[in-house]
Amino acid sequence: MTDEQAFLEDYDAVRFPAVAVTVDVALFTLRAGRLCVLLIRRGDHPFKGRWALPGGFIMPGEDLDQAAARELREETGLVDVNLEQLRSYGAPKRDPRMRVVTVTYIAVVPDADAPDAASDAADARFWPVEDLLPAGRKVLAFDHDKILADARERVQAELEHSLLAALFCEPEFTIAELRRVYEAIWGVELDPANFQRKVTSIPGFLIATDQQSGATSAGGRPARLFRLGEAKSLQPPISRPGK
Amino acid sequence: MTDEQAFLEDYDAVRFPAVAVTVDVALFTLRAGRLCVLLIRRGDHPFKGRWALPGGFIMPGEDLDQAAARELREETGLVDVNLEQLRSYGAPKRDPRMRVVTVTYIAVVPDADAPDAASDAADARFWPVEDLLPAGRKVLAFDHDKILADARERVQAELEHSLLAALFCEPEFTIAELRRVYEAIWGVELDPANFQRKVTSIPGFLIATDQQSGATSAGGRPARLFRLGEAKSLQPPISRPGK
DNA sequence: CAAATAGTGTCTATAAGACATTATAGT
DNA sequence: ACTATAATGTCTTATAGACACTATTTG
Repeated sequence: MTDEQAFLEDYDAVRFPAVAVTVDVALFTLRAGRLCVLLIRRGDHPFKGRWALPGGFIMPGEDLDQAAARELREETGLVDVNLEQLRSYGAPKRDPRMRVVTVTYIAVVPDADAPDAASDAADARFWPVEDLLPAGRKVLAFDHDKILADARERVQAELEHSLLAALFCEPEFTIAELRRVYEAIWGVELDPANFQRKVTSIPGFLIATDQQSGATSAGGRPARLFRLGEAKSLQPPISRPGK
Repeated sequence: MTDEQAFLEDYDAVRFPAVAVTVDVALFTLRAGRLCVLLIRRGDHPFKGRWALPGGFIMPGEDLDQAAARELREETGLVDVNLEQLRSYGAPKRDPRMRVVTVTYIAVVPDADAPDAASDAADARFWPVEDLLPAGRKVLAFDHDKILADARERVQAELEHSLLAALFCEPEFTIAELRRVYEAIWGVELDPANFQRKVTSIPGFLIATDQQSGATSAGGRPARLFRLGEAKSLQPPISRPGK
């Protein structure tokens, strides 16, 4: 018997604490100018009837990212959604049943993709994040209030230097649509003229198409449509006012 | 039997995949102008003899942050070290023995605190990060190369807008010492004059004491000593050149 | 004295914000 | 024509970087 074989036998006997690992996903979209997140109403105890982030156990043979993608697909039917790990939560009593460590993810889809995701039943829908985060009051199941608050903070921070904002838009979008993403998530008003000059000057961020946006009922000059460029980050960043 | 009691009984029977959860800590310090990280030489299989980040299983009743603090204390004797979660890694085969998900942390200490940490034996010491991250080559045990690379990237990014740099310094430090932290971790040279003006103008960052640094063998005017202020982040940030 | 480091002042190029102006649509 | 939105231009102010200059130490 080799050293390694001996070790592997020993190791089976090691008493490591029984822990379950789950992934939870905060899926965001922009709806009516408000940042919204997908929640599932729990049908079982604990927290029966309460709203919670979608998620579930990781399976043998799948990586954490794959588990998050699978859970999102199972709960919403969405595929090819950009997922990004937020952080992990593992307070001993965060699940009353047993020790559960959850690895959380952030996902973003355009509003148009979102309805399919949540249309199947009354127990899955998008909620305005603002309404779910009243200071100090617990609203969601488990520690999902904290996770949601952290997720929103991360999204707000990432707008400054990542391409995340564009994921809230259709593949082709106008600069005004992009600006409304920033305005909704940061809760500020941005000068349209300065915003336009800023984003168009960031190398690799936006690629102008020869298309124009359809006319809106409000009138006004049609806007050019842009696609996402090849940049991986915003250099220089779009700085958040008043922060 | 209530609904909830029934559920709890059912739940014991649920077959969730057997997973172990560990915490790993990347403890950084600055030594001879180089960013260094604490590694432990593994005495057992797998990866016997290879260097790895310190870490271990989480215990029942302790939160993830507490587990990281405990592991750091057990391996180095250090207490009251600022720990920050990096992210989690859970590829199915990252540990050949079984499914292990690790939650990783970043810690930072001044050089003066570091020797105690690693002085106990030949199998715990600080290594220059630069020497451990040759492009594409695997050096450390498990997936710790990837973890270390991600940790360094996070540290580099956090210098821009957090107070992290000051944690590499003693409680009272000179602006030149602070500047050398930035220079070492970013791998750049910064203009001393502009750096001085920049950091002293960030509100809440530095508090001037009435002390002066001791004289160095090289001569030169003694520098004022500063303490960390009450700010939680750098506003405006210290921007990284050429990035 | 020279050399080295700390700290201040100054100039310039660049970027950000306020806001005017032009362009093109709907009603 | 009037209003609404898109896009560009202009002006002012703030900031970053280069670098000269002064201050205070060691050898």
